[in-house]
Amino acid sequence: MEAMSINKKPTDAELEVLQILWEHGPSSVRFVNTELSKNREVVYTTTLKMMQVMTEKGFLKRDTSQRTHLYEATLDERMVQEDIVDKLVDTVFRGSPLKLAMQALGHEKASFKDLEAIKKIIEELEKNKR
Amino acid sequence: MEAMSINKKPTDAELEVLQILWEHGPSSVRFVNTELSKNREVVYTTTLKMMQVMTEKGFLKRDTSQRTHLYEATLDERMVQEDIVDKLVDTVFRGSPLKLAMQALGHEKASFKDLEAIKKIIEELEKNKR
DNA sequence: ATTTTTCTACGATAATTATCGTATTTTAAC
DNA sequence: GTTAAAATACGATAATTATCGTAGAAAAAT
Repeated sequence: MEAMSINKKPTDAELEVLQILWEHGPSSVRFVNTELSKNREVVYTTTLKMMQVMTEKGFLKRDTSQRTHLYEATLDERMVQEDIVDKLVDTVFRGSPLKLAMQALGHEKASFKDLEAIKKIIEELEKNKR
Repeated sequence: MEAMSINKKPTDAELEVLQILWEHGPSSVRFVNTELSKNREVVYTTTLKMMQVMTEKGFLKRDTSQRTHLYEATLDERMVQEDIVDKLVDTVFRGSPLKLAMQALGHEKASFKDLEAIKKIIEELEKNKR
C-alpha cells in the first residue's frame, strides 16, 4: 500500500509556522509571531492571517474556547518531511536519494555522532534490501 | 570562507527546466518543452516565457546566433542542491541533517548498492570529523 | 511563389502567496 | 467606569509565479 500523501503542500512561510507548532505544541498566534520574529520582521496580523488561511486549508485546527485561540498542526511532521524529500529527490536530485543523503551528510552540521548513527540505520535497512 | 550562495532561489517549475538543461546541456525551448511534456501538459509558449524570465533572472544564458535560440543553465547544479538542502535542514528538519539523510535513505528508491555506497562515504567523512 | 510550420516577442491575465491596515470585541489595568 | 491593551475578523493590495493568446518574422515544405 502506498503511503498517504498530502493534498496540497505547505508553502515555505507555512512551514515556518508548522515547525513552531510541531516543536511547541498548540500555541497562540502571539506566541508563533514572537517565535517568527526571532528570524525576521513579521507584523502580528500577518501571522494571524496566515494561520487563519492555514486553518481553512486544513493544515491547522484551532481551539476557540478561550478568547486567545490555540492552534495546532494537523499535518504530521514525518509525513510532510517524507513528501518534501520525495519531491526533492525527483526534482533536484535526478531521482537519486543517495545523492540527497550525501549532500545532507556533507552538511557542516553533521557530526561524528550523526554519522555513526546513520551507519547503524543503514545496516538495518540493508537487511530488508539485500 | 563561506560557500557562495544564490541570490534568488528557482521556483519548482524553474527547477524542472534547470534539471533538463543540466542533464542535456544547451537546449532549445522546443526540446525543453518536449521533455516537460513527458510529465505534464505544458503549452509551448508557457515554456518559452518561463525560459525568457529565467534568462532575465540570470538563471540561464542564451545563444541567439541561430534562429532557434539555445539556452544553458548558468547555475551550478551542485550549488543549487546545496542551497536547497541547507534550507530544508533548517526549515523542515529542525536543523538536523541526519534526519534528512535518514528520510532520504528510507526512500523507496534507495537500493542496496546505494546504501553500501553511502557507508563508504560516511567512513570517509568520519576521518575528518573524528 | 504560396502555404504551412516553427520560431520569438510580448502583453494580458489568472492563480497563488504574503503583507498589512482598519474595525470591532474582549479583557485587563488603572 | 474609563482607558488601554490585546485579540480576532476581514478585506484590500502587493508581489510573485504560472499560463496562455496573438502577432509577426523566418524557415521549410509544397
